Amino acid sequence: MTIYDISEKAGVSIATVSRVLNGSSNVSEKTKQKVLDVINQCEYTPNAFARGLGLNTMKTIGIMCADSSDLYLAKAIYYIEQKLRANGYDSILCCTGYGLESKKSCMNLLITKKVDGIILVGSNFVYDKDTENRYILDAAAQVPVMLLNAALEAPNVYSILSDDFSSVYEATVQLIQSGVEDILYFTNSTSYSSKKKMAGYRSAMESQKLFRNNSMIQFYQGSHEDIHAMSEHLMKLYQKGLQFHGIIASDDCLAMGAVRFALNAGLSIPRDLCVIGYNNSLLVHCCEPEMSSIDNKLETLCQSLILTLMGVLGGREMPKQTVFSGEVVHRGTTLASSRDCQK
Amino acid sequence: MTIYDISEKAGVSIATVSRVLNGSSNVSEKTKQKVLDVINQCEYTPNAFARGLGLNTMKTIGIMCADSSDLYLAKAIYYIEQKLRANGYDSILCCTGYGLESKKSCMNLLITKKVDGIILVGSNFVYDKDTENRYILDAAAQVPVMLLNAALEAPNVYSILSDDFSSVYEATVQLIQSGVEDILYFTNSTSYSSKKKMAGYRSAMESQKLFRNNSMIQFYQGSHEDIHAMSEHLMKLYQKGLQFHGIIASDDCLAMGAVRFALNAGLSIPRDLCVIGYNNSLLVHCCEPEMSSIDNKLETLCQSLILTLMGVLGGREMPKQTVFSGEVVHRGTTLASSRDCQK
DNA sequence: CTTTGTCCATAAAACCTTTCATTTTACTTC
DNA sequence: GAAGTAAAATGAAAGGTTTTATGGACAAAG
Repeated sequence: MTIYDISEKAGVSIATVSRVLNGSSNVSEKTKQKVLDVINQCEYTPNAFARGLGLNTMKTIGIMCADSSDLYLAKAIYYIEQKLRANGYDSILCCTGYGLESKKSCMNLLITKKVDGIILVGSNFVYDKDTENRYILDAAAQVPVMLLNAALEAPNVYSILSDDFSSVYEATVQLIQSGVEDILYFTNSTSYSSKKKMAGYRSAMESQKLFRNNSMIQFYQGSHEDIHAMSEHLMKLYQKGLQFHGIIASDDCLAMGAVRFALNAGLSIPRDLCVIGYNNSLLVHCCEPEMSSIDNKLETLCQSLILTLMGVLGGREMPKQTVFSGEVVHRGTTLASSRDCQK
Repeated sequence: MTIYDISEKAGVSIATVSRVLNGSSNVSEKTKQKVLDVINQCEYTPNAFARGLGLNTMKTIGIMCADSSDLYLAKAIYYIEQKLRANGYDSILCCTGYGLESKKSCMNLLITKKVDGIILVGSNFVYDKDTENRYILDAAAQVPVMLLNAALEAPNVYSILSDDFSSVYEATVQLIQSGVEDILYFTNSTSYSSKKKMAGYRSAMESQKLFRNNSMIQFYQGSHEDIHAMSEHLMKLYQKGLQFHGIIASDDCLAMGAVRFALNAGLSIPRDLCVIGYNNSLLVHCCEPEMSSIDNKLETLCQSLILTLMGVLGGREMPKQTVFSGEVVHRGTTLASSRDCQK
């Protein structure tokens, strides 16, 4: 069943049918109805491939993320997919893993598939060296590239991110003000946003002359979900005699590792140890006491990202970088002043 | 840059170029090399839309799931996407939500986009009434439909699932054998697999003459992630005087609600209350003691699903239904006999 | 030297839609 | 009634690939 069949049955030309299906300008109401009737009756749907060929688009956006099963990334993907579809686009998902080569190949795949834009979900797509970001620029030469939680200045690349530096800075200062001075930063990543977070921590500590040495920044290198290993990492430090009464983690899961460490070490939270996570995810409700965490307004970010993308695709001028501020949400794992106490 | 340009530059016909790019049968080695050289040199990539039009496929699979941010579904999507791409397919993701209408419209969208197959991730796509499953049959008339964690007997529909009935039956029996007799079943869903799980629980309880009445099966109706509300649900029962010393939940998150309830009620786990979750997700490591849970071998299921789908697409005869058995993993929230103790 | 068969390259058709330039129709106005 | 204009409808080309039927070249065999 092609547009020819329809045009024949309706007694009009294919051009008319096409115009009924699309812009429908310059077609009389009578003809339009007749054509629509035939289309409904025959249950005709235009061939998407031919349509793509004619229009040079299939209204598809490529979504890349390292690991769609990650709690935070999964939520981002959910928001993005929903909002894309609400705008008439749908999305090809590519889970790239964390290696550069695999990212490149996914990128090429999406370009080859002729997507209208590419969204990089998560900060681990932007590297330090310009040469390693080459693949993003190459892609951006073809289609707009959107970065969520990362920033890169380049033509046709748009960055939407939360102000991780300030959020962590603020969280650190609040922790200090609550009386905790030896605060560890606990991370497992050197991604763009991780570095910003870390800088926020360090800056806050240094501003209060509390940053002693680099051992206060702890890198965990194991599996992303292995809470035991995270806990063990901290336990080793503790047993070596490193002093700390606060931990700011780059991620709720790591913070959960810290909570577990406290349990294993017999430390009471928040009396002996305060913990602040990041992302304000489901996990914050899963421990006792409940976890303080930084909320970076993921849905707002995604909303803004889609808005920007739609603007760009519509040919409008759009801001190259959009930054939102986050919020420190205090719960049971910190000694929050009463005014900050939130559920 | 089209296939014409390449053919001209290489001094061959377009058909030859096409054959080099695809089957490459009946092309002399010399010609092949020459064509490949030109292609590389010009950085030519075939136009995907034209290719789709010619071949009537773009090697794309539609993935539908209610909520890709759900811990379990997100993992499933991750596995599926990875394995699809390893097989040369990529995937369009649609998050449908839990309503029937939205599922239908996503389904139509995918069909219109001419995907080669559709994967329904999660058991909530199959309904009780045949009329409500109509949309699946309609889709299956066009492309193969794969069900993960659900079953439906219909032409061109393939079901891959774990034996939820037996897993829960076994878990229940084990709990009973450990000395816990008043066991609640806690669920938030009436999906296909939820019903199977519930039936497993009920059958086990009845076989031991321990099923007293329907209040032992508790439906939680709130948000999927609201652990507090889940806990509250149980608290109300407890305060009403309902007796229970074990809870089997249809989901780790609900089980987490049960753990929190125990905390709030001052009950000690596992002494006063035993809890078994489902999915063996990240959450099991997030509470103290760690949560016993049922592992339904998600990766195995996904692997098998892709294998089956690839078989079907390759025109081979494939089993309409594939069932794997799950495993009860005992941790701290149950009084496991020592032999069952696992990490 | 001719014939037969194999291997490979070629031209043309098929896939289906969009869109531009053009023609036809309908309507208004003098 | 003719001319001019705006709206509606049409025809044909373009978009780029795959594939089939056809034809040509070359090698081996008679």
